[in-house]
Amino acid sequence: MPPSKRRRLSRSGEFDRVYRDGSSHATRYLVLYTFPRRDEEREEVRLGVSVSRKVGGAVDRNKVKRTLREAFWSLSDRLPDKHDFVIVARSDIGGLIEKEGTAGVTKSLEEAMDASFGGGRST
RNA sequence: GAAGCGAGCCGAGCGGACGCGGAGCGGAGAGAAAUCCGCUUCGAGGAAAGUCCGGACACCAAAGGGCAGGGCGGUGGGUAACGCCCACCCGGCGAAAGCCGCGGGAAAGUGCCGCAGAAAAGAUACGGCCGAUGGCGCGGCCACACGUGAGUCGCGUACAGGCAAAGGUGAAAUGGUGCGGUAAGAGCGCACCGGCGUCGUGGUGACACGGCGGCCAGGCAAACCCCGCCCGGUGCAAGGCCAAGCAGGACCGUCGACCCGGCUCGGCGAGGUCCAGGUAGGUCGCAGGUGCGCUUCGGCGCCCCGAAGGGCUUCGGCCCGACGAGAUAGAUGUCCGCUCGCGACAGGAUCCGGCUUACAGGCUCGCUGUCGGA
RNA sequence: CGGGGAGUGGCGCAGUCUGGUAGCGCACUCGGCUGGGGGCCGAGCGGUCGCAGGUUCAAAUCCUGUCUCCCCGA
Repeated sequence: MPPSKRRRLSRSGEFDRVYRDGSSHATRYLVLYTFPRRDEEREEVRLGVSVSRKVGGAVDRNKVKRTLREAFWSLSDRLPDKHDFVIVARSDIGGLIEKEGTAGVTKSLEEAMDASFGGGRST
Protein backbone atom coordinates (compact mmCIF):
# COMPACT_ATOMS: atom_id res chain seq x y z
CA MET A 1 0.00 0.00 0.00
CA PRO A 2 1.53 3.31 -1.00
CA PRO A 3 1.82 5.95 1.67
CA SER A 4 -0.60 8.83 1.39
CA LYS A 5 1.64 11.74 2.26
CA ARG A 6 1.92 14.77 0.05
CA ARG A 7 0.70 13.15 -3.13
CA ARG A 8 -1.24 16.28 -3.91
CA LEU A 9 -1.82 18.56 -6.83
CA SER A 10 -0.74 22.06 -5.87
CA ARG A 11 -0.54 24.17 -8.98
CA SER A 12 -3.33 25.87 -10.80
CA GLY A 13 -1.94 24.59 -14.11
CA GLU A 14 -2.06 20.99 -12.90
CA PHE A 15 -5.72 21.36 -12.00
CA ASP A 16 -6.47 22.98 -15.32
CA ARG A 17 -4.79 20.11 -17.19
CA VAL A 18 -6.95 17.53 -15.40
CA TYR A 19 -10.13 19.49 -15.97
CA ARG A 20 -9.40 20.18 -19.62
CA ASP A 21 -7.83 16.91 -20.84
CA GLY A 22 -9.14 14.38 -18.31
CA SER A 23 -12.40 12.47 -18.16
CA SER A 24 -15.07 13.08 -15.54
CA HIS A 25 -17.74 11.00 -13.81
CA ALA A 26 -20.21 12.32 -11.29
CA THR A 27 -22.40 11.03 -8.51
CA ARG A 28 -24.87 12.96 -6.43
CA TYR A 29 -22.19 13.92 -3.94
CA LEU A 30 -18.98 14.37 -5.93
CA VAL A 31 -17.32 14.60 -9.33
CA LEU A 32 -14.18 12.55 -10.14
CA TYR A 33 -11.77 13.76 -12.82
CA THR A 34 -9.16 11.31 -14.13
CA PHE A 35 -6.06 12.20 -16.18
CA PRO A 36 -3.32 9.76 -17.29
CA ARG A 37 0.08 11.46 -17.27
CA ARG A 38 2.56 10.73 -20.04
CA ASP A 39 6.25 11.40 -20.57
CA GLU A 40 7.10 11.52 -16.90
CA GLU A 41 9.33 9.28 -14.87
CA ARG A 42 7.32 9.45 -11.66
CA GLU A 43 4.80 6.70 -11.29
CA GLU A 44 2.90 7.96 -8.27
CA VAL A 45 -0.80 8.70 -8.09
CA ARG A 46 -1.71 12.29 -7.17
CA LEU A 47 -4.93 13.78 -5.86
CA GLY A 48 -6.41 17.24 -5.84
CA VAL A 49 -9.48 18.20 -3.89
CA SER A 50 -11.83 21.08 -4.62
CA VAL A 51 -14.46 22.15 -2.13
CA SER A 52 -16.28 25.39 -2.80
CA ARG A 53 -17.89 27.71 -0.30
CA LYS A 54 -21.30 26.36 -1.22
CA VAL A 55 -20.49 23.30 0.89
CA GLY A 56 -20.13 25.32 4.10
CA GLY A 57 -17.75 27.30 6.25
CA ALA A 58 -14.09 26.65 6.85
CA VAL A 59 -14.70 23.95 9.45
CA ASP A 60 -17.10 22.02 7.24
CA ARG A 61 -14.91 22.34 4.18
CA ASN A 62 -11.81 21.08 5.99
CA LYS A 63 -13.79 18.12 7.22
CA VAL A 64 -14.99 17.33 3.69
CA LYS A 65 -11.42 17.49 2.38
CA ARG A 66 -10.15 15.16 5.08
CA THR A 67 -12.92 12.68 4.50
CA LEU A 68 -12.42 12.69 0.74
CA ARG A 69 -8.69 12.08 1.07
CA GLU A 70 -9.21 9.30 3.58
CA ALA A 71 -11.76 7.59 1.34
CA PHE A 72 -9.58 8.03 -1.75
CA TRP A 73 -6.41 6.53 -0.30
CA SER A 74 -8.32 3.69 1.33
CA LEU A 75 -9.15 2.62 -2.24
CA SER A 76 -5.56 2.99 -3.43
CA ASP A 77 -5.41 -0.73 -4.38
CA ARG A 78 -7.62 0.02 -7.35
CA LEU A 79 -5.78 3.05 -8.62
CA PRO A 80 -3.74 2.93 -11.83
CA ASP A 81 -0.22 4.38 -11.75
CA LYS A 82 0.80 7.67 -13.34
CA HIS A 83 -2.62 9.25 -13.00
CA ASP A 84 -3.77 12.56 -11.59
CA PHE A 85 -7.20 12.76 -9.99
CA VAL A 86 -9.34 15.69 -8.87
CA ILE A 87 -12.38 15.23 -6.67
CA VAL A 88 -14.86 18.08 -6.65
CA ALA A 89 -17.29 18.05 -3.75
CA ARG A 90 -20.94 18.89 -4.43
CA SER A 91 -23.04 20.72 -1.89
CA ASP A 92 -25.01 17.66 -0.71
CA ILE A 93 -21.88 15.94 0.57
CA GLY A 94 -22.12 17.64 3.95
CA GLY A 95 -25.32 15.81 4.77
CA LEU A 96 -23.84 12.51 3.60
CA ILE A 97 -20.86 12.81 5.94
CA GLU A 98 -23.10 13.74 8.84
CA LYS A 99 -25.34 10.70 8.31
CA GLU A 100 -23.01 7.96 7.03
CA GLY A 101 -19.49 9.19 7.71
CA THR A 102 -16.47 8.01 5.74
CA ALA A 103 -18.21 4.82 4.62
CA GLY A 104 -20.82 6.73 2.65
CA VAL A 105 -18.19 8.82 0.90
CA THR A 106 -16.17 5.72 0.04
CA LYS A 107 -19.24 4.12 -1.50
CA SER A 108 -19.95 7.18 -3.63
CA LEU A 109 -16.33 7.36 -4.72
CA GLU A 110 -16.38 3.68 -5.73
CA GLU A 111 -19.37 4.37 -7.96
CA ALA A 112 -17.46 7.08 -9.75
CA MET A 113 -14.38 4.88 -10.10
CA ASP A 114 -16.43 2.04 -11.57
CA ALA A 115 -17.77 4.36 -14.20
CA SER A 116 -14.34 5.79 -14.85
CA PHE A 117 -11.98 2.83 -15.21
CA GLY A 118 -13.97 -0.26 -14.33
CA GLY A 119 -13.47 -2.87 -11.60
CA GLY A 120 -10.35 -4.12 -9.88
CA ARG A 121 -6.81 -3.08 -10.45
CA SER A 122 -5.52 -3.74 -13.94
CA THR A 123 -2.08 -5.28 -14.09
C1' G B 1 -38.03 31.02 47.67
C1' A B 2 -39.68 32.47 42.73
C1' A B 3 -38.74 36.48 39.35
C1' G B 4 -35.57 40.22 37.59
C1' C B 5 -30.79 43.09 37.06
C1' G B 6 -25.38 43.67 36.81
C1' A B 7 -20.16 41.86 36.64
C1' G B 8 -16.67 37.95 35.74
C1' C B 9 -15.39 32.95 34.04
C1' C B 10 -15.64 27.98 31.56
C1' G B 11 -17.15 26.26 26.97
C1' A B 12 -16.35 18.59 27.40
C1' G B 13 -12.67 15.41 30.10
C1' C B 14 -9.52 10.74 30.52
C1' G B 15 -7.15 6.30 28.18
C1' G B 16 -5.80 3.32 23.63
C1' A B 17 -5.05 2.53 18.09
C1' C B 18 -4.42 4.69 13.11
C1' G B 19 -3.50 9.40 10.73
C1' C B 20 -2.28 15.19 9.61
C1' G B 21 1.27 20.26 9.84
C1' G B 22 6.04 22.37 11.96
C1' A B 23 10.80 21.98 14.56
C1' G B 24 14.92 19.06 16.53
C1' C B 25 17.91 14.56 16.82
C1' G B 26 19.44 9.86 14.77
C1' G B 27 19.69 6.50 10.52
C1' A B 28 19.57 4.76 4.96
C1' G B 29 22.39 6.90 0.48
C1' A B 30 28.21 9.13 -1.22
C1' G B 31 29.47 14.14 2.16
C1' A B 32 25.95 19.27 3.04
C1' A B 33 20.97 18.53 -1.60
C1' A B 34 16.37 15.70 -3.02
C1' U B 35 13.81 11.32 -1.14
C1' C B 36 12.63 7.68 2.65
C1' C B 37 12.51 5.51 7.88
C1' G B 38 12.51 5.94 13.36
C1' C B 39 12.22 8.76 17.97
C1' U B 40 11.24 13.31 20.82
C1' U B 41 8.49 17.73 21.15
C1' C B 42 4.89 21.58 19.85
C1' G B 43 0.20 22.35 17.16
C1' A B 44 -6.43 27.34 16.72
C1' G B 45 -10.83 30.88 19.51
C1' G B 46 -13.86 33.57 22.98
C1' A B 47 -15.34 35.00 19.34
C1' A B 48 -9.67 32.87 15.53
C1' A B 49 -15.53 35.46 12.30
C1' G B 50 -17.59 40.25 10.01
C1' U B 51 -13.47 43.56 8.19
C1' C B 52 -16.47 48.31 11.27
C1' C B 53 -12.59 51.65 13.79
C1' G B 54 -7.54 52.61 15.92
C1' G B 55 -2.26 51.57 15.79
C1' A B 56 2.55 48.89 14.84
C1' C B 57 5.32 47.64 10.44
C1' A B 58 6.55 48.36 5.05
C1' C B 59 6.83 51.22 0.50
C1' C B 60 5.58 55.88 -1.98
C1' A B 61 12.55 61.17 -2.13
C1' A B 62 11.45 63.51 2.80
C1' A B 63 5.92 62.85 4.61
C1' G B 64 5.95 69.73 3.81
C1' G B 65 2.13 74.30 3.70
C1' G B 66 -2.79 76.06 1.96
C1' C B 67 -7.56 74.87 -0.25
C1' A B 68 -10.87 71.10 -1.20
C1' G B 69 -12.44 66.40 1.01
C1' G B 70 -13.40 62.97 5.12
C1' G B 71 -14.19 61.54 10.35
C1' C B 72 -15.70 62.57 15.42
C1' G B 73 -19.34 65.45 18.79
C1' G B 74 -22.57 66.22 26.79
C1' U B 75 -18.39 66.83 30.73
C1' G B 76 -13.89 65.08 33.18
C1' G B 77 -10.31 61.33 33.00
C1' G B 78 -7.58 56.73 30.78
C1' U B 79 -4.65 55.18 26.43
C1' A B 80 0.59 54.22 21.57
C1' A B 81 -4.14 55.50 19.38
C1' C B 82 -9.39 55.20 18.66
C1' G B 83 -15.55 56.03 16.54
C1' C B 84 -12.98 52.20 22.53
C1' C B 85 -13.15 52.04 28.17
C1' C B 86 -14.37 54.27 33.21
C1' A B 87 -16.91 57.87 36.23
C1' C B 88 -20.32 61.77 36.30
C1' C B 89 -24.27 65.17 34.03
C1' C B 90 -28.80 65.63 31.12
C1' G B 91 -33.10 63.25 28.68
C1' G B 92 -36.28 58.76 28.13
C1' C B 93 -38.09 53.83 30.17
C1' G B 94 -38.88 50.75 34.71
C1' A B 95 -42.00 49.60 41.16
C1' A B 96 -36.68 49.00 42.02
C1' A B 97 -31.80 47.11 41.08
C1' G B 98 -30.78 49.09 36.55
C1' C B 99 -31.16 49.79 31.09
C1' C B 100 -31.14 52.91 26.55
C1' G B 101 -29.37 57.57 23.90
C1' C B 102 -24.41 59.72 16.59
C1' G B 103 -26.31 63.77 23.49
C1' G B 104 -22.49 70.73 20.17
C1' G B 105 -25.09 75.07 17.62
C1' A B 106 -31.97 76.37 14.95
C1' A B 107 -31.46 84.89 18.25
C1' A B 108 -24.92 83.63 11.41
C1' G B 109 -27.15 82.38 6.81
C1' U B 110 -29.70 79.06 3.05
C1' G B 111 -33.31 75.26 2.41
C1' C B 112 -37.59 71.91 3.59
C1' C B 113 -42.27 71.34 6.46
C1' G B 114 -46.70 66.94 1.33
C1' C B 115 -52.37 66.18 2.50
C1' A B 116 -55.61 68.82 5.71
C1' G B 117 -56.19 73.79 7.46
C1' A B 118 -57.95 80.81 7.70
C1' A B 119 -52.82 80.54 8.33
C1' A B 120 -46.74 76.15 8.17
C1' A B 121 -42.72 81.00 9.65
C1' G B 122 -42.54 87.56 11.47
C1' A B 123 -48.91 86.91 12.44
C1' U B 124 -50.82 89.02 8.48
C1' A B 125 -54.85 88.93 5.71
C1' C B 126 -59.54 85.45 5.98
C1' G B 127 -63.73 84.08 8.70
C1' G B 128 -65.21 86.28 13.26
C1' C B 129 -66.05 89.08 18.31
C1' C B 130 -67.21 94.18 20.51
C1' G B 131 -70.48 98.51 20.82
C1' A B 132 -66.63 101.69 25.81
C1' U B 133 -64.98 106.35 22.26
C1' G B 134 -66.00 109.30 17.66
C1' G B 135 -69.38 109.46 13.15
C1' C B 136 -74.26 108.53 10.87
C1' G B 137 -79.70 107.37 11.31
C1' C B 138 -84.26 107.19 14.32
C1' G B 139 -86.89 108.46 18.82
C1' G B 140 -87.63 110.91 23.83
C1' C B 141 -86.26 115.11 26.96
C1' C B 142 -84.20 120.20 26.70
C1' A B 143 -83.44 125.19 24.30
C1' C B 144 -85.40 128.85 21.36
C1' A B 145 -85.89 132.73 16.50
C1' C B 146 -90.69 126.66 15.59
C1' G B 147 -87.54 123.75 12.39
C1' U B 148 -83.27 123.78 13.71
C1' G B 149 -78.97 121.77 17.23
C1' A B 150 -74.19 123.29 20.23
C1' G B 151 -76.84 119.80 25.09
C1' U B 152 -78.47 115.06 27.12
C1' C B 153 -80.63 109.92 27.21
C1' G B 154 -82.05 105.43 24.65
C1' C B 155 -82.10 102.19 20.36
C1' G B 156 -79.89 100.86 15.77
C1' U B 157 -75.75 100.65 12.22
C1' A B 158 -70.56 98.66 11.63
C1' C B 159 -68.22 104.10 8.71
C1' A B 160 -63.75 105.28 11.80
C1' G B 161 -61.95 102.15 15.46
C1' G B 162 -60.73 98.22 19.34
C1' C B 163 -59.51 92.71 19.78
C1' A B 164 -56.49 88.24 19.06
C1' A B 165 -59.63 84.36 23.13
C1' A B 166 -62.72 80.70 20.14
C1' G B 167 -61.30 78.66 14.17
C1' G B 168 -63.09 71.39 16.69
C1' U B 169 -57.29 70.99 10.76
C1' G B 170 -52.54 69.08 11.71
C1' A B 171 -46.81 65.71 13.79
C1' A B 172 -46.45 70.83 14.92
C1' A B 173 -50.41 77.00 15.42
C1' U B 174 -46.02 82.75 19.38
C1' G B 175 -46.71 78.80 26.58
C1' G B 176 -50.50 75.50 29.92
C1' U B 177 -54.42 75.41 33.93
C1' G B 178 -57.41 78.34 37.21
C1' C B 179 -59.12 83.04 39.14
C1' G B 180 -59.60 88.16 38.37
C1' G B 181 -60.36 91.80 34.72
C1' U B 182 -63.07 94.10 30.11
C1' A B 183 -67.49 96.87 25.58
C1' A B 184 -65.11 92.50 23.77
C1' G B 185 -60.49 90.83 25.04
C1' A B 186 -55.29 89.97 25.82
C1' G B 187 -49.26 87.75 30.80
C1' C B 188 -53.34 93.00 31.17
C1' G B 189 -52.88 91.34 36.66
C1' C B 190 -52.27 87.18 40.25
C1' A B 191 -51.14 81.74 41.83
C1' C B 192 -48.81 77.17 40.30
C1' C B 193 -46.18 74.69 36.31
C1' G B 194 -42.96 75.07 31.80
C1' G B 195 -39.34 78.03 28.89
C1' C B 196 -35.65 82.24 28.40
C1' G B 197 -32.24 85.98 30.31
C1' U B 198 -29.34 87.64 34.39
C1' C B 199 -27.07 87.50 39.28
C1' G B 200 -25.43 84.57 43.50
C1' U B 201 -23.86 79.82 45.73
C1' G B 202 -21.74 74.73 45.03
C1' G B 203 -18.77 71.79 41.49
C1' U B 204 -12.18 70.97 37.71
C1' G B 205 -16.49 70.66 34.40
C1' A B 206 -21.11 69.14 31.93
C1' C B 207 -24.67 71.09 35.28
C1' A B 208 -27.60 71.69 39.94
C1' C B 209 -30.05 74.92 43.54
C1' G B 210 -31.84 79.81 44.89
C1' G B 211 -33.09 85.18 43.98
C1' C B 212 -34.62 88.81 40.40
C1' G B 213 -36.48 90.31 35.61
C1' G B 214 -39.64 89.99 31.66
C1' C B 215 -42.95 87.06 28.03
C1' C B 216 -39.01 88.32 23.04
C1' A B 217 -37.47 83.46 19.91
C1' G B 218 -42.04 76.48 16.01
C1' G B 219 -39.59 71.79 14.13
C1' C B 220 -35.71 69.37 11.04
C1' A B 221 -28.49 69.92 11.28
C1' A B 222 -28.37 60.66 10.78
C1' A B 223 -30.54 68.70 5.14
C1' C B 224 -26.59 72.21 3.38
C1' C B 225 -24.01 74.61 6.96
C1' C B 226 -21.44 77.01 11.48
C1' C B 227 -18.19 75.91 15.80
C1' G B 228 -14.40 72.76 18.22
C1' C B 229 -10.95 68.60 17.72
C1' C B 230 -8.55 64.94 14.47
C1' C B 231 -6.85 62.89 9.55
C1' G B 232 -0.91 62.36 3.66
C1' G B 233 -1.73 57.73 0.38
C1' U B 234 -1.39 52.51 -0.17
C1' G B 235 -1.57 48.01 2.06
C1' C B 236 2.27 41.64 3.99
C1' A B 237 -0.89 39.93 -2.95
C1' A B 238 3.09 45.94 1.58
C1' G B 239 8.12 45.14 0.55
C1' G B 240 13.57 42.89 0.25
C1' C B 241 16.76 39.12 -1.97
C1' C B 242 17.69 34.89 -5.30
C1' A B 243 16.65 31.80 -9.53
C1' A B 244 14.44 30.81 -14.42
C1' G B 245 12.98 32.82 -19.16
C1' C B 246 12.16 36.13 -23.76
C1' A B 247 12.54 39.88 -28.96
C1' G B 248 12.16 43.77 -29.86
C1' G B 249 9.49 48.23 -31.65
C1' A B 250 6.89 53.24 -31.48
C1' C B 251 6.34 57.85 -28.91
C1' C B 252 7.48 61.41 -24.82
C1' G B 253 11.55 63.24 -21.62
C1' U B 254 16.76 66.25 -18.31
C1' C B 255 14.66 73.11 -22.62
C1' G B 256 12.69 68.82 -16.26
C1' A B 257 8.90 64.01 -18.37
C1' C B 258 6.83 60.54 -14.85
C1' C B 259 5.79 61.02 -9.72
C1' C B 260 4.48 63.34 -4.64
C1' G B 261 -4.34 60.39 -4.13
C1' G B 262 -7.56 65.94 -6.36
C1' C B 263 -6.10 71.59 -7.18
C1' U B 264 -2.19 74.86 -5.92
C1' C B 265 2.42 76.47 -3.63
C1' G B 266 6.57 73.85 -3.09
C1' G B 267 9.60 69.53 -4.19
C1' C B 268 12.16 65.21 -6.46
C1' G B 269 15.70 64.30 -10.59
C1' A B 270 15.92 59.99 -15.13
C1' G B 271 13.28 57.61 -16.71
C1' G B 272 7.99 57.13 -18.42
C1' U B 273 3.62 55.43 -21.68
C1' C B 274 1.78 51.95 -25.32
C1' C B 275 2.19 47.46 -28.42
C1' A B 276 4.58 42.69 -28.95
C1' G B 277 7.32 38.63 -26.33
C1' G B 278 8.71 35.82 -21.60
C1' U B 279 7.83 34.15 -16.48
C1' A B 280 4.22 33.66 -12.69
C1' G B 281 9.12 29.49 -8.93
C1' G B 282 12.05 29.75 -4.20
C1' U B 283 13.32 32.40 0.20
C1' C B 284 13.04 36.29 3.87
C1' G B 285 9.25 39.36 5.93
C1' C B 286 6.86 35.38 9.94
C1' A B 287 6.41 35.93 15.64
C1' G B 288 8.95 37.12 22.88
C1' G B 289 5.86 41.37 23.24
C1' U B 290 2.48 49.08 22.69
C1' G B 291 0.47 41.34 24.84
C1' C B 292 -0.99 37.91 29.73
C1' G B 293 -1.05 36.60 35.25
C1' C B 294 0.23 37.46 40.53
C1' U B 295 2.22 40.36 44.64
C1' U B 296 3.47 45.23 46.08
C1' C B 297 3.88 50.74 45.62
C1' G B 298 1.66 55.27 43.67
C1' G B 299 -2.36 58.15 41.13
C1' C B 300 -7.80 59.24 39.10
C1' G B 301 -12.85 57.89 40.24
C1' C B 302 -16.93 55.61 43.09
C1' C B 303 -18.68 53.40 47.69
C1' C B 304 -18.53 52.18 53.21
C1' C B 305 -17.12 54.70 57.81
C1' G B 306 -17.72 59.25 63.72
C1' A B 307 -12.43 59.06 62.76
C1' A B 308 -8.12 56.17 61.86
C1' G B 309 -8.99 53.35 57.94
C1' G B 310 -11.22 49.81 54.46
C1' G B 311 -13.53 47.86 49.74
C1' C B 312 -14.22 48.00 44.29
C1' U B 313 -12.59 49.64 39.50
C1' U B 314 -8.93 51.55 36.31
C1' C B 315 -4.07 53.40 34.85
C1' G B 316 1.25 53.62 35.60
C1' G B 317 6.12 51.77 37.82
C1' C B 318 9.41 47.84 40.14
C1' C B 319 10.13 42.58 41.27
C1' C B 320 8.54 37.67 40.03
C1' G B 321 6.14 34.07 36.87
C1' A B 322 3.87 31.67 32.63
C1' C B 323 3.77 31.52 27.50
C1' G B 324 7.69 27.19 21.93
C1' A B 325 1.04 27.27 15.78
C1' G B 326 3.50 29.55 11.55
C1' A B 327 0.63 26.57 7.00
C1' U B 328 1.11 27.94 1.26
C1' A B 329 -4.53 23.61 -2.94
C1' G B 330 -3.23 25.70 2.90
C1' A B 331 -2.37 21.17 9.04
C1' U B 332 -6.61 19.04 14.85
C1' G B 333 -9.73 14.16 12.50
C1' U B 334 -11.59 8.65 12.36
C1' C B 335 -12.50 4.21 15.33
C1' C B 336 -12.93 1.89 20.41
C1' G B 337 -13.75 2.13 26.01
C1' C B 338 -15.37 5.13 30.34
C1' U B 339 -17.73 9.70 32.89
C1' C B 340 -21.65 13.61 32.70
C1' G B 341 -25.93 17.74 32.20
C1' C B 342 -24.85 13.70 25.42
C1' G B 343 -21.48 18.64 23.65
C1' A B 344 -23.44 25.14 20.58
C1' C B 345 -21.26 28.96 17.44
C1' A B 346 -17.29 27.99 14.78
C1' G B 347 -10.99 27.51 12.86
C1' G B 348 -5.05 30.86 12.25
C1' A B 349 -2.80 33.33 7.15
C1' U B 350 1.70 40.05 9.26
C1' C B 351 0.85 41.35 14.44
C1' C B 352 -1.63 44.04 18.44
C1' G B 353 -5.83 47.21 21.07
C1' G B 354 -11.21 47.70 20.56
C1' C B 355 -16.24 47.34 18.52
C1' U B 356 -20.05 44.36 16.37
C1' U B 357 -22.32 39.80 15.23
C1' A B 358 -23.14 34.03 16.25
C1' C B 359 -23.48 30.56 20.42
C1' A B 360 -25.90 24.05 23.51
C1' G B 361 -25.02 24.15 28.36
C1' G B 362 -22.74 25.41 33.01
C1' C B 363 -20.15 28.01 37.29
C1' U B 364 -18.96 32.19 40.78
C1' C B 365 -19.91 36.95 43.05
C1' G B 366 -22.95 41.27 43.95
C1' C B 367 -27.76 43.80 43.85
C1' U B 368 -33.46 44.88 43.67
C1' G B 369 -37.98 43.95 46.46
C1' U B 370 -44.18 44.24 41.99
C1' C B 371 -45.04 38.33 44.26
C1' G B 372 -45.07 34.09 48.03
C1' G B 373 -43.48 32.11 53.06
C1' A B 374 -41.70 32.86 58.18
C1' C C 1 -5.85 37.83 2.54
C1' G C 2 -6.92 42.81 0.84
C1' G C 3 -9.98 46.29 -2.05
C1' G C 4 -14.72 47.66 -4.43
C1' G C 5 -20.05 47.16 -6.22
C1' A C 6 -25.28 45.56 -6.26
C1' G C 7 -30.17 43.73 -3.92
C1' U C 8 -37.20 47.44 -6.22
C1' G C 9 -43.89 43.24 -9.55
C1' G C 10 -42.42 36.71 -12.89
C1' C C 11 -37.77 38.94 -15.91
C1' G C 12 -34.65 43.37 -17.18
C1' C C 13 -34.21 48.23 -15.23
C1' A C 14 -35.63 53.80 -13.48
C1' G C 15 -36.65 56.34 -8.90
C1' U C 16 -32.27 57.01 -3.69
C1' C C 17 -27.70 62.32 -4.29
C1' U C 18 -32.43 66.67 -3.33
C1' G C 19 -37.28 62.15 2.25
C1' G C 20 -44.22 62.83 1.24
C1' U C 21 -47.48 60.07 -5.75
C1' A C 22 -43.33 53.48 -6.13
C1' G C 23 -42.74 54.34 -12.56
C1' C C 24 -41.09 52.04 -17.68
C1' G C 25 -40.45 47.85 -21.21
C1' C C 26 -41.33 42.57 -21.83
C1' A C 27 -44.51 38.78 -19.81
C1' C C 28 -49.75 37.57 -17.92
C1' U C 29 -55.53 38.35 -18.06
C1' C C 30 -59.86 40.49 -20.63
C1' G C 31 -62.04 43.10 -24.86
C1' G C 32 -61.75 44.92 -30.11
C1' C C 33 -59.82 44.67 -35.49
C1' U C 34 -59.06 39.12 -38.52
C1' G C 35 -62.31 33.29 -41.17
C1' G C 36 -58.09 31.65 -37.57
C1' G C 37 -52.92 32.62 -35.89
C1' G C 38 -49.42 36.47 -35.65
C1' G C 39 -49.46 41.60 -35.24
C1' C C 40 -51.76 46.19 -33.71
C1' C C 41 -55.20 49.11 -30.42
C1' G C 42 -57.67 49.70 -25.57
C1' A C 43 -58.36 48.26 -20.47
C1' G C 44 -56.64 45.49 -16.25
C1' C C 45 -53.88 42.21 -12.63
C1' G C 46 -49.34 42.08 -10.01
C1' G C 47 -44.30 45.02 -5.56
C1' U C 48 -43.07 43.07 2.76
C1' C C 49 -38.33 48.20 -2.23
C1' G C 50 -33.01 41.64 0.94
C1' C C 51 -33.71 41.69 6.56
C1' A C 52 -33.64 44.23 11.59
C1' G C 53 -33.22 48.63 14.44
C1' G C 54 -32.70 54.16 14.67
C1' U C 55 -33.43 59.70 13.09
C1' U C 56 -37.93 62.27 11.36
C1' C C 57 -44.70 64.22 11.69
C1' A C 58 -43.33 60.96 7.56
C1' A C 59 -37.93 56.41 5.02
C1' A C 60 -37.25 52.51 -1.28
C1' U C 61 -34.52 57.23 -0.23
C1' C C 62 -30.75 59.46 5.56
C1' C C 63 -27.74 56.59 9.65
C1' U C 64 -26.18 51.82 12.05
C1' G C 65 -26.04 46.54 12.15
C1' U C 66 -26.81 42.03 9.42
C1' C C 67 -27.61 38.42 5.12
C1' U C 68 -26.91 37.05 0.00
C1' C C 69 -24.70 37.67 -4.77
C1' C C 70 -21.01 39.74 -8.17
C1' C C 71 -16.25 42.02 -9.69
C1' C C 72 -10.90 43.36 -9.13
C1' G C 73 -5.72 42.75 -7.13
C1' A C 74 0.55 38.60 -6.78
